[in-house]
Amino acid sequence: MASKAYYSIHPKFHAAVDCIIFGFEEGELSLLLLQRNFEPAKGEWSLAGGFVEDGENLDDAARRVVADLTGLDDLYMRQVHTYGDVERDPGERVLSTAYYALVNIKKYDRELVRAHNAFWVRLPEIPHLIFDHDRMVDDALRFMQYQASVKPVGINLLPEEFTLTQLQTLYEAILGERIDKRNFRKRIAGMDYIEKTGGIDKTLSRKGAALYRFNRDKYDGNFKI
Amino acid sequence: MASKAYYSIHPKFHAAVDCIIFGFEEGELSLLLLQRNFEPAKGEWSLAGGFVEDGENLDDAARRVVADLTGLDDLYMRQVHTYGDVERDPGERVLSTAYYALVNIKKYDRELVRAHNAFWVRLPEIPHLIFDHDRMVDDALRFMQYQASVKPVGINLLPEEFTLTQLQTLYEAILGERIDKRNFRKRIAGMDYIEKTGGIDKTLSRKGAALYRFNRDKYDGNFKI
DNA sequence: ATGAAAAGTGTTGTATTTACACCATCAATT
DNA sequence: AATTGATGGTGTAAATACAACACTTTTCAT
Repeated sequence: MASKAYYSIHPKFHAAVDCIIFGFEEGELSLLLLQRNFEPAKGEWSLAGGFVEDGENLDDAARRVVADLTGLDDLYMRQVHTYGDVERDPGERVLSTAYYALVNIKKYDRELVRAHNAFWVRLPEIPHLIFDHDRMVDDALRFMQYQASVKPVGINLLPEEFTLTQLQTLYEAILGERIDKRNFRKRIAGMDYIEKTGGIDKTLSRKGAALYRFNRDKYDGNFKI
Repeated sequence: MASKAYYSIHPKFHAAVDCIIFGFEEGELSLLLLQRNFEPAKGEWSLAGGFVEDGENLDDAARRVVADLTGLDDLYMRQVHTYGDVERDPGERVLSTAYYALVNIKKYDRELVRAHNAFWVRLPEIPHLIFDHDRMVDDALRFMQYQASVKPVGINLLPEEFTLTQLQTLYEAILGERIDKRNFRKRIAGMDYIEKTGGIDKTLSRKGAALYRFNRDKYDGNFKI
C-alpha cells in the first residue's frame, strides 16, 4: 500500500486548543473569558481558544493562545483532555484539546486582555459558556485541584517572594476549602524547596511576615508523579 | 467575519487514536501490539491505532479500534493524552489521542488478533515501538496505576465471579508490586460494592475459595474522582 | 493418616492527618 | 505611655490510616 494513499483516504479535521486560564486575586480564583465578537456564537461567552497551525505542536499552540491574550509566557500549563464529539462545534467539526494555565494576575497585560474583549470572572460567577466549554472548565478545575494536592501547582501565581499567608490563601482558593493554619504550615515546613528568604513583608501586618521563595532546583530533585 | 472563512483559513490535520490495550493472563499484564505490514514503518511494532472518521467521535473511534482487533466491546477505556508534535508521524502530520483499554484476555477473539498480525506481549518484554508509542505506553501505564489505586479499574478483566486471590493477583499485575494478603483483604472488605456471591470456586484449591462479584449499582453511589 | 496446596484470619506498631487556642509583635491611636 | 487592633506565629493530643508480620483451616490426593 502506498504511503500517500494510507493517509489520504482518511478525513482531516480542524484542531483547536481551548485554554482554561486561571488567575488569582484577593483570595479568589478568576477565569479569563472572552465575549465573542465573531461568529459562530457571537455575543456569547467562551474560553480562550485558537486553532492549531501548521508547524506548531499542541503545547505551543496553547502557549501562543495564552500569550496572545495576556502577554504572559512564564506559566504553568497542562493538557487536560481532548474533546471530540462530532457536534461539539456547530460550525464545522473541530477536535479541541483543553489546557489549563495559571497566570500571575499581577503581571498580565490589561491592554491585551481588553483588546480581545476578554474579562476576568470569579469562579462562582462564571456564566454559561458556548459549546462544551462548561464541561472543559469542570474537568480542568478538578484536574488542577488534584494536581495541587500533590505538587506545588500555582506558586507562579504569587510574587517571587511570598508570605505563608499568601500561599495558604492561594491554596484555599484552588482547593475551594479552608485549611487549618498550623497544619498547613507544618506541611510546608516539610517541603525543603519552599525556603525562607530572610526578607520580611510589612505591607499587610504591623508585625511583619517572613518571606519565602520556591526553589526550583531543590524541587526538581523530589519529582513526584 | 463570515463563518466559513473563520474556519477555512486554518489547516486541517489527520486525527488518530492509538490504543494501549492491556490484557491479563497468568498473573501478568500483556499489551496488544501490531507488527505493521504496511508503510510507513513496515515491519516495526506499534500500538493498535486508527484514524478518526467523519461522524465518529473520539471515544467511539477508540472503541472501534479495539473492537476491530479483539472483538471485544465491553471494556474499560479511558483517554490518556493527546500527542501533537509536528514530526511525530514522519508521513504526514497526525494528531493522536491515546486511550488505554483493559480487556479480558479470556474473551478476546484470537482469530481477529491473528488476522491483524497482532500479538500479546508481556509488559517486561515490550519491544521498541514506532513514533512516540513508547512514551504513550509509559504514560498510559502510569495513568492506569494511579487510577487503579483510587478506583476498581480492571475488574472487567476477571470473570463475572472471582476469588479474592484472583483479584489480588490482578492488582499486583497492574501495580507491578506484591501486596500483603491480609492488608489487601482488609481493604476489599471495606468496599461494599465488592460482595460475596455465596458461591465457591474449587478449581484452584481443595479448600475452595469464596466467590465475589462487583456490584455496579452500589459502586456508582460512591463516586470518587 | 498424612502431606500438599491454597484459603482465610488479627494484632501491633508506626506514620500521617486532623482538631484545636493562645501568645507575639508592632504601628497607630488615644 | 498605655491601649488597641490586626496579622503572624507556634505545639500537642487524639484519631485514623497504613504497614509489617505467621499461623491455622480445609480438603483432596496419595
